[in-house]
Amino acid sequence: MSQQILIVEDEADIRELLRFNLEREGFTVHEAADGTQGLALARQYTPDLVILDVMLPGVDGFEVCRRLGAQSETSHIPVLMLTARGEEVDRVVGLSLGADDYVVKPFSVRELMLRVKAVLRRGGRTAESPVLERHGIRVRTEAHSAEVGGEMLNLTATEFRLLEDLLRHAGSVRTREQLLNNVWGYSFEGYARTVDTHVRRLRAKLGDAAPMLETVRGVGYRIKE
Amino acid sequence: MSQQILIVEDEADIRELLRFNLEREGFTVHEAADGTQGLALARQYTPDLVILDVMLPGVDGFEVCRRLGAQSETSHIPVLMLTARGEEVDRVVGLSLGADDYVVKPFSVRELMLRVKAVLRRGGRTAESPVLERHGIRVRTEAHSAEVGGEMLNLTATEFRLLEDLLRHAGSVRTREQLLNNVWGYSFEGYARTVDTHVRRLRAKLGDAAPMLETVRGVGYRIKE
DNA sequence: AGGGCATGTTACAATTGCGTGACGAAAACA
DNA sequence: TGTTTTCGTCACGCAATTGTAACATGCCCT
Repeated sequence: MSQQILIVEDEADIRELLRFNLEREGFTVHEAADGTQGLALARQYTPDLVILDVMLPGVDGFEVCRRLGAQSETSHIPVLMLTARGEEVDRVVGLSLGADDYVVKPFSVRELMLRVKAVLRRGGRTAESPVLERHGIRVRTEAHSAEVGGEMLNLTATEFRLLEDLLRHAGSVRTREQLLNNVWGYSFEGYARTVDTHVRRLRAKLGDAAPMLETVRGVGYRIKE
Repeated sequence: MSQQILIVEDEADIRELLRFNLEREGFTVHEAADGTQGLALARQYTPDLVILDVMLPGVDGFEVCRRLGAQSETSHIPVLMLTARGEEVDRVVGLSLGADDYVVKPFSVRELMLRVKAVLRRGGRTAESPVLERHGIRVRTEAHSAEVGGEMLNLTATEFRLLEDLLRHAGSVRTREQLLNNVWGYSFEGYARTVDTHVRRLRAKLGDAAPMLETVRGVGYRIKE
């Protein structure tokens, strides 16, 4: 039995794009054009993953996300959010409501496919709470919260995603380019040193744990192994 | 050897734009103005990536894409599709025929470059091992860290790349020419003995393992087999 | 043994890369 | 609407890195 994926997205061409690629990878695909229909299909098929656009007519993405979580207390359905740039708030709320990952539009098809597989691999139906921790820096992706040694950090959306990416690749150097792609998205047309500034702001908030975020001169940044 | 990219695009100014930017990034570029010519050049050069416009006179983009896939069953050539807005159908069909990503025209040059690199990184035919080791010298390319007998080395970016190259070709002699090309890049116009200086600096940091980095008089350097 | 090259060694100046603080614009919020 | 927060960019200064030159040493051949 192949794995089932539900797409909730109002733009037909994006639905098509996703369907073709997911089916090519061997998934069974269901489509919904709005939130209400999405919830209905989710109930009907209990898919292994829901790809969910934030901007939806009627019941919007994060409302769908919330109700998905409520409707099946026992079995958590992984959610991959699609969000346009500048929808930081939606994204944040979405993640705190149980989304497992998100991709910024316009996305690369390859990238999306990789994330789909990653989410399915790490969670599936028996998703453990994705908590990233290293050196007392703890990030709870679902709760969208970060703490250092028990002390809560007040991070902005960008800072959070930056920390999340670095922590997820702890021990490996992340180049500015990689960070720009993953944190800012492909369509970001900006200066690479923007990363530096955010690293600096992040360090300031990390307090004692700041030295764990190393600079690798001429390459990028990393969280110590 | 630099990576080769084939552009199949009928508009000359777009070809020029792409060529200029790709060559600046160190790629070797081939151009075709229509599908037939594109297929011919693909056969001739077996490029690492094809950038393919959907709208082409004669044999159109997705036909080219299909034939590309058919012609080389063994080695899949990554395809990046260029599609104008409103060509949604073409996009979908193209992707289902084996394209690896797409960019919507009018595209941002920066974004295109990022996607080119992303596609090449993933589908690269050079599946390089992430960990290189010889004689207790261990290099983790992803982490960008090097150690000798468990002891971390504090290498500069250039030293790291040098060690990586030597280690990757352990047992073979690397000429200064080769090292300059691989470590410094093709655009480096400098003195060959710059290599010597860096070898010395590297040796100093290698400590006990320094003798493993041999000089081959009149030829170059190598890591002992 | 000695000459001629190739490489090792050292020092230095120019360049590059990064941290830092400040600023204006845009977005979020009330 | 006005206020606050966040974001991206910039300019400056310091320090690490880098390429080169000049000199020293070692190797190979006759």
